[in-house]
Amino acid sequence: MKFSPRKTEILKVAAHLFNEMGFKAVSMRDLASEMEIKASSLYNHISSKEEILTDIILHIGDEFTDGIDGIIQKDLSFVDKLQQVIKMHVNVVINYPDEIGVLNNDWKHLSDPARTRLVTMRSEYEDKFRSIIKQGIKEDHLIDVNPEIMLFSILSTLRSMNAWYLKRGEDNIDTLTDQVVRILLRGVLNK
Amino acid sequence: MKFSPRKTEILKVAAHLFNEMGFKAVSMRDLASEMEIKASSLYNHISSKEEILTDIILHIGDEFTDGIDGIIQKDLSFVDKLQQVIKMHVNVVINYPDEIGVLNNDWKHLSDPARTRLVTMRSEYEDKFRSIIKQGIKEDHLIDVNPEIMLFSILSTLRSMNAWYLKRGEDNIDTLTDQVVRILLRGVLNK
DNA sequence: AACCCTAACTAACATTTGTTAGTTTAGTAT
DNA sequence: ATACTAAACTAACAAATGTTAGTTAGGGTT
Repeated sequence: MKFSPRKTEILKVAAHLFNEMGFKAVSMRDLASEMEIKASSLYNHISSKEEILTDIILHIGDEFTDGIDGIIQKDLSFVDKLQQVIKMHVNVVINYPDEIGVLNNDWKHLSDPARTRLVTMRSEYEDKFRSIIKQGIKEDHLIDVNPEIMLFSILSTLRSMNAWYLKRGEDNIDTLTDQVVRILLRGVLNK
Repeated sequence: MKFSPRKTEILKVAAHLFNEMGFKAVSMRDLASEMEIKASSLYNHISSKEEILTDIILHIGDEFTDGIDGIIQKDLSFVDKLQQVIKMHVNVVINYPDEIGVLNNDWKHLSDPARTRLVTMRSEYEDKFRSIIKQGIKEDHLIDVNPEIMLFSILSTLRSMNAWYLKRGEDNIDTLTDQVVRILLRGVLNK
């Protein structure tokens, strides 16, 4: 277990509040009140407000890193590889929607050992994603558009799925995933 | 002129700081110091910190509303209409990257007359966009995917272009726009 | 010269903030 | 019974926050 059970609860509630109001807008008293304890009691489990933010964000970073590494090392055709990476990303976003919101909006409030770590993880993730895309273009599986723009377009859709998911409720996650994959890969125009 | 020249300067600097650090993380003293005046002097031009946020965000809301309305009332083929709406959206995002960042991340901190106004504007914008998409599906110009998901995918790419643009610099805005339109409409797979 | 307006200033305010120190309580292991 | 630990509490702190009141300096208009 990475964190004590009580700390895990705190991180969960904090992620929810941070996602709704923003890290800076949530006071330790707000968080404590949601946990039905006093603010100072939180410090039996965490050592600072920022540690909460750090733990929430870096945990998500690990999910993405482990996820993409697991897929890359398998021996897959290009299309399968791209599809699996997209599906993995969707899964993480759907499993941790609040945490993804915090990562998206509040990573700027990390300070330095953690911030650099996060930025590095994100760069490496993008590098791996970009490699796959470049391979696809080279092998003629993908249209010849600037890979940066293609990467950006796919990632921005994936990254903001959490907000959309939280707003619309569950429906059917598998068809959701399939349709997103279909739109991202095949586009929207009927040809 | 909607705002006095001095107030316009303040809004510009504020948008920049808010986008970099988040609304709640920027104090009136931070903003004043960036303007090279004292915090209290700001109140000769604005009446509260929140008014700054409101003015920044609602102005952008107007840009989108006016933009899409101007296109809808023209008599265009479906593909032209969709293309023009996307290009209009890209233009706003590129012209006001900081303000878009503030809209994306800090609209939650609006309070009530303004917040409802913004939410309404955004809903109406999405409704108009969705109508176009539904028409496209009906007339077989678009593939038959859940229009909600299609709308979401297109809008999330468009909405986060500001961050990407700020990070990568200008390059060529027209080819950028064209490539984004191409990816959004035609997808990425080579067929 | 008298007036007004704009836009800056200094000084102070009441609140809210993250955090610490020291204490208490309840449950578990010895 | 005793000791230990986890997890809560009360009380307080210094710092930072948004905002207000009152004042001052300069330029244009009457």
